[in-house]
Amino acid sequence: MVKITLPDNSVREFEGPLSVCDIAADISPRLAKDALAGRINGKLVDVTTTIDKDTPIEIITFKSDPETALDLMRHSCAHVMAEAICRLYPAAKLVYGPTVENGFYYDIDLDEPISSDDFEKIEAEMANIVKDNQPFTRIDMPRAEAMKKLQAEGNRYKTENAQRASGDTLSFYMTGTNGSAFEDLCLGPHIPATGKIGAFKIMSVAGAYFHGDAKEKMLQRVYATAFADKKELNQYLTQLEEAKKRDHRVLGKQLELFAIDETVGQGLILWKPNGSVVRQELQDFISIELRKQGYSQVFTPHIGRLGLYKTSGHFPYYQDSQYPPLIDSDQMGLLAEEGCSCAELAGRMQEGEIDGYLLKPMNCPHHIKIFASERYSYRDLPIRLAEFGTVYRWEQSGELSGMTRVRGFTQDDAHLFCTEDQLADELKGCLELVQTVFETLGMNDFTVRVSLSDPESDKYVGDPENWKKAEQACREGAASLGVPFTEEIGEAAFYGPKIDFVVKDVLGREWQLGTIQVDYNLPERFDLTYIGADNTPHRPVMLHRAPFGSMERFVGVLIEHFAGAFPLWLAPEQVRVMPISEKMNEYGESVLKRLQAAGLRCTLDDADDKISAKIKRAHVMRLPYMLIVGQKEQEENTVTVRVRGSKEQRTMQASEFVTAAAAKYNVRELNLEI
RNA sequence: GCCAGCGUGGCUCAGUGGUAGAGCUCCCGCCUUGUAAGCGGGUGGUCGUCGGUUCGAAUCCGACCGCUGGCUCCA
Repeated sequence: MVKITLPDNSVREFEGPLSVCDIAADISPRLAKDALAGRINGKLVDVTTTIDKDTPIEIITFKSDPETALDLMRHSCAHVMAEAICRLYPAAKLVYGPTVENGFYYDIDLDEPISSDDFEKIEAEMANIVKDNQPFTRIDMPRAEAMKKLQAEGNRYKTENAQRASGDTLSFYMTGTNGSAFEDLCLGPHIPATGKIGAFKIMSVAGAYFHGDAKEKMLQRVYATAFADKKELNQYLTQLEEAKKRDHRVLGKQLELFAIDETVGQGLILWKPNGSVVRQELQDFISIELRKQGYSQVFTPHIGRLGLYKTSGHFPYYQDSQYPPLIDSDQMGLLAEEGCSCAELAGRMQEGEIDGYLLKPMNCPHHIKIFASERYSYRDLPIRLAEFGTVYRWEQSGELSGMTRVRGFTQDDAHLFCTEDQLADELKGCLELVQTVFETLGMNDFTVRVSLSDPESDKYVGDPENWKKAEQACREGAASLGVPFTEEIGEAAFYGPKIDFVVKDVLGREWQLGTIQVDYNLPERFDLTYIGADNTPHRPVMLHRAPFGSMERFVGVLIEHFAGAFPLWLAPEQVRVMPISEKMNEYGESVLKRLQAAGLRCTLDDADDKISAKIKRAHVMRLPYMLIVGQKEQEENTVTVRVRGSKEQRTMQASEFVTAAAAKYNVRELNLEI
């Protein structure tokens, strides 16, 4: 019998065995979970239990309430995995084993490396534990007693975990019965017994620092997942396989979009002709929007003198994430004669004794200097300077990933210089631009993050009052979007807070794309002014914004978003003309010429192949339109159109198709109906 | 950068110490084609690099380079 006292002091009794659903019939599933965990609304509730020793208190079947129960089952499975690993590797010290999206992991301190070859035997041991159907039992212990016990066991990680936990009581969960029992410090709750665990699979093992601190010891993190049954597990695994096929690195090769060559360098993207079409179309699209919003296009060099970055604050403080400075060859020769060491050189550059150039890690200083090159009145503001600016950053090798994390990338950057009064309107304009981008591309699945400074950290520069104003502007801007947003402490840029737009890739990893940043700092550092109505100099406020973020990352994410099947306006090749036989090549050529004249990107597949082979090839390349031309079409001056994603086709006048396709190209539509 | 795994023709991969393989691509020829790969032939690889062990290394060991998954980081 489980007796639960609810916050309103009413008492509910339940006969075991019962499930979340049983409880949820009376109260909510969430409440049921919390009740079983001994907590409701943060307050302890009275969970009285057990008619006899064999009836565990927490009886939940995962099938009743999929979301909550699956999570519970996975967490219980984490305990089972931990137990299995401890049996197989007695030296293993358990650290922490939470559930995550799609599964769970357990961090383990063990010198002997666990490899994927070991998964099978761990799974076999887990299967034994599941088969034994061992009950989970909660043991509540007064804090002092629990700490004593943990210290005696000598696992520093568990002791530290316990120290972090709040409350007078600490709970342990025991799997199995005394004698063969496995025990772990845990908040709970758990499923009643291991037998309720469905299908599970160990997915991978990776290194992870204790407490996420790079100075701490690296632990082994074993990732696994569990589902109600084998069928659901297999479904998930299949889904994962499918997702991998949409990976932009896979499609990048298949669709000939981009390449990375180690002799060129890690994290440096070579845009192939097909990828370049996508990029160019996106740039054109943004450029048109910028003209509408009153931006001015500028161009600036890829390097700048060290002094520029000393003023901005990037040198020497962000040296680790930049390529080392360039030095001119005359100076290099002199230094060589002097026998100057690298360490000396670095020091002398910092001191300003030796000049050098930095590959620009961002475009702001250059744009600031364009603003500073003229004397502006308040009447001239806002000034909006836009550039597709290529920047270089020295990302750690292990962080590089396809197009989404690279060392050289082009931001669709702009800097807006305005008065404080204009800030809210300018911010709104930037937000609208980002929304236009997402809407045009049908990307509805993004999250908004307001990135704030961390008062504890010293990496943020500038006046706290200005930070307050800037952060408030970001909050209000984000709120005006009408979509939920989160506030993240410590995610701000060193010069100001941001509104970031974040999307997930096919493997569930989050990437920041668009960003809008409010900056009171750099105008200060560069002593920027405009002349106010009172005929005295005033400090402008700066906005940094990039609706795509970077062309590389954005296109990488976009490839996955469309699974390579770009809408017509972005498709590298839009139409392919496919004659049935060699005899129709001439007619095909004439159709091709008309498509080309209409400005469409098209080719003729005049290979000596059957039409089915030509269709297969075009299909693999995700061609929006295939135009099949044979005897019949030639005679009637028509084309048979096969639209991507459909096996149906329709025959129409060639001129009709050309006009319709060209019109569609111009409006940047997502659908291919014609 | 850290932990683990991986690295074989342009691509996808097989090959566990004994003469480097397959399919696709590509080239040549045949077929002249009506809706997701027609047939035959051919080119192409000092098995990431360097070193070691061995009579003998794609295969075992080490270092380095690169990639993948995580961690850390991301102005």
